[in-house]
Amino acid sequence: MPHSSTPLAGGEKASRRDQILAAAAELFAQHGFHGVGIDDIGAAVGISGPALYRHFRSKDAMLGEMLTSISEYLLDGGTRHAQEPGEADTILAGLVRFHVDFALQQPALITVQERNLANLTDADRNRVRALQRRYVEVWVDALRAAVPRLDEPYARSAAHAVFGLINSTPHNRHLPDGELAELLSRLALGALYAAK
Amino acid sequence: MPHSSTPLAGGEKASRRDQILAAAAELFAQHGFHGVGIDDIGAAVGISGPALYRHFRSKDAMLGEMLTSISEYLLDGGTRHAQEPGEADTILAGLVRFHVDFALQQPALITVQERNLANLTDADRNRVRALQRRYVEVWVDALRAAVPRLDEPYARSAAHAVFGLINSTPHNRHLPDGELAELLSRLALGALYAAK
DNA sequence: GCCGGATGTTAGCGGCCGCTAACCAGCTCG
DNA sequence: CGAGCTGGTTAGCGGCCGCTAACATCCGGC
Repeated sequence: MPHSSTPLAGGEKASRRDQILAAAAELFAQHGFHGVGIDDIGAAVGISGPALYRHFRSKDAMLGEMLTSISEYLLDGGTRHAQEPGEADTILAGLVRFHVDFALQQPALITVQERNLANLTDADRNRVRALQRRYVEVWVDALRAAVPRLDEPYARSAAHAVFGLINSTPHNRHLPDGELAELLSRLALGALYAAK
Repeated sequence: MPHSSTPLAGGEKASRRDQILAAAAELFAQHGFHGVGIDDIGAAVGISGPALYRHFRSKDAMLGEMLTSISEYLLDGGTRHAQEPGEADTILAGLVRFHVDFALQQPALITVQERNLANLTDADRNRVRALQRRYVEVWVDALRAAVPRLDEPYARSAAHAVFGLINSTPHNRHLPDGELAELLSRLALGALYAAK
């Protein structure tokens, strides 16, 4: 397996740590970080409360690891797509599709990343922010390559807006996944090419 | 003044209630509902803790009133725009602009509405959800009028996605407000017309 | 000029919450 | 076989949090 597969893939062979992170993500997404107790997370994986401390140093550390690994996964995948040979338009479309697929496969993670940045430790938040900034830069570069004469601040704002569009997925599961992915990609590209 | 102006307008003559709601909105947006204490909200308006219970029955009631009034404001304004005479395209553009303006003027409220639905009382959540559904319907109708042969489920998904795009505003204040409003409107319409 | 409502204060209760302590069962391996 | 690591248990501590109680101050109207 060349690259880390989808983080926290709930698949067959998930380690206990990953199992816990997946359950915690679901709960954080639903109730917010402070709305979830240690005991809730434990119960969700069939153990109870303090047993979690065999795997994580603190509740903060769970959130930190969760958001860091998401950000790394996105930056990784984004960078990979950006470096592929091909036309600017194709690369941009690939980037869009990559983000859309992630959002569809991991709605809980996307939600947590969007809503719970503020609940991170200062150190963790700085780390995550730095990764996110770099991911945005990947998009900004790809977008400016595809849409000539688009100022950087406009490109940055457009990228953020399109993240918002794609990340709205969790509130929007009324279509079969395949069609939704198709639609979101089209909407995202439609927005981006309307940027100027 | 025929219609309720922007809810919680922090303006000159805000009642104590509205002052409190505005402060609470800011705090809820930053830290999440459960991350904010009664004392924090009091402190933000210069009184301390339990004094809030002279104005609200509970912390839950603050969130309830906040989200209800946002949803009513949006449904109200949306309905008004949808009923104006004119071409379908013009109406859709007006709807977009209305939502963009609200998001730019009330970033905290938009954030709270997006993130803290789950923290409402069951009764309040039902009320708010009902209002939101009606607001979505307004958009779906306007969109289908402007984009012929767009299936309803697609229109609904597209509307949700564009809300995500516009509501991303709070994380995206790197451009002067006027230009950002312009850009967001263009992106939103670009997305919508790419829906099919 | 005093009565009562509106709006604040501080003290404190009950309950939850993150986390530690102390203990225990099972597996691995020298 | 038994030592020790791994991963689990329950009990409980300290602190915060929503909310109530009891009391104070201001202020407008009979």
